[in-house]
Amino acid sequence: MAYLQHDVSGQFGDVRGGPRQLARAVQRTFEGFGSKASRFKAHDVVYYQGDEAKRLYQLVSGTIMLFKLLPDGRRQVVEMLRAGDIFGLASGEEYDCTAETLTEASLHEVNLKQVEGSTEMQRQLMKCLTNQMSSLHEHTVLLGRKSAVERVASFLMYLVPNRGGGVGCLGPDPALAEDTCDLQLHMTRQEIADYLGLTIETVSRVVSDLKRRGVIRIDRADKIHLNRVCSLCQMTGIH
Amino acid sequence: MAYLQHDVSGQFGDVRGGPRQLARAVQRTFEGFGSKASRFKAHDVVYYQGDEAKRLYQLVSGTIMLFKLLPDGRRQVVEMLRAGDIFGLASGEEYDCTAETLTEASLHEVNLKQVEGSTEMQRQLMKCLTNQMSSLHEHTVLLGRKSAVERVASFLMYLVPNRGGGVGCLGPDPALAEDTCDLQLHMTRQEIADYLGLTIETVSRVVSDLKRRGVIRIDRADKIHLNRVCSLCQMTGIH
DNA sequence: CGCAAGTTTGATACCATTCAACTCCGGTGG
DNA sequence: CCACCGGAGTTGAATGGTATCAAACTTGCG
Repeated sequence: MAYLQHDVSGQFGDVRGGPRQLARAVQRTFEGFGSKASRFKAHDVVYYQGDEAKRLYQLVSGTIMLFKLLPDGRRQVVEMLRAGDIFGLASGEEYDCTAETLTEASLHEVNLKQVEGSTEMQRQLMKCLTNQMSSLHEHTVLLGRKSAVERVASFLMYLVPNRGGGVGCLGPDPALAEDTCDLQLHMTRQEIADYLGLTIETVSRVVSDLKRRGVIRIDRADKIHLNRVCSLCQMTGIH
Repeated sequence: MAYLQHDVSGQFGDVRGGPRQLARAVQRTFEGFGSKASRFKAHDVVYYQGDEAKRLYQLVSGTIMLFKLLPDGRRQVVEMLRAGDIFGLASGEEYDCTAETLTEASLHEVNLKQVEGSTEMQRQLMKCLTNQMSSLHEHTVLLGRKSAVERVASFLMYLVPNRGGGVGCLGPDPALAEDTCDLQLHMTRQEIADYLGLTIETVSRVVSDLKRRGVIRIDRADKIHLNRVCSLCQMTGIH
């Protein structure tokens, strides 16, 4: 792992809000407070499930996934993180998930001790955790109760800026809202499948079906154009 | 809702550790700090999904479930809470889940303002949230990747004191560990199904099958005796 | 006793998985 | 330049696990 001193504060501007249920400003929680900046390439592991949990991280830019493995190799991606999100909290001595980058990513990292000493950090950290908890709840519903089509539709809507596929959906009013959107997934079909609790084939089939129905257009495997955002939103199970 | 002044501090003794991955002491986080005690009957709603989120709660004794509903009636129980757990945090203005008691329950409740003013409270709150987050991760794996049998087995193990069906499992050594256990579920088959992402019939079938195989004995629908804890543990998918 | 709610069991249907073959694409080297 | 290769993705056919629908059973209680 390379720890580069690198000024990343300006990159918060990249975030265009959104994928959480409610748009929220990205918190610079860990900036200052003696945090250390670090940078990772795509597909790097920040830490492994089982590693000693001694650091806390905040994602500054890029995307990271947290996943867990079962002994027989089954994998479940439990969280998809983006700018502002916190990770690395552990209830025991060890991390309960592996953290792996999907894209280039820059982080702020702090010692657990530092957090315990700072009221301000704790205050902001709580806000981040609350948001992530809410996302986890939403994802729990997806995994427990949604069909394959609903899962993929929810996933795509989750990537639409200022939508979140959920409560804040603007509804089918083409006059007010842009009804098309370009998405860059940064994920393989396998990663999507492991996130949605499906197999790679099922994800592929659903995506092909959405294409056949004219809801989306596939430019490259990981570049998808949404022709009709509202139609897609109707398929999430939330309406 | 009835807010009774009631001293419940002694009831922490009821908790025999356990259902989290790692045994942990129950935190009296909200005791003092100007918190108000309240008490609920079984099957009471503490708040509804969509209610204005103005209070934070800590469960002192009893069991509470948090669930979300899809518009067509599908329900997913997203968290099962027990003594020490915190609930009521919301990323927006409204609660994202409904909180309903499974048993009689006593709570401590505080205003959000009070929490923001207390460093000590925030510190302890973070510890609680970390534990709950870890449980959510575990449950995500269950919903995304486990079979019906594995889900039910995991659920039952989750109720075994000092086990948690997980990392802390003592392994198949009948000499060291008690290999039987009596469980009181406090949940209907429907609630279990909605927690495990299954149907009521599937839960019933799996339970009947475990009985047929001699792994469990059913005393009443919600009173289950585990004949062979280790065998059950082997069925969770964790081994 | 007889109802009502919860649970169990059976028959069948269907959705997602599994296994296998094929396509597509980018990179490499003859 | 193009043949070849490997990895990722797509598609097809068959299977199987869980859902669905329906009926019978159990339990508690007025």
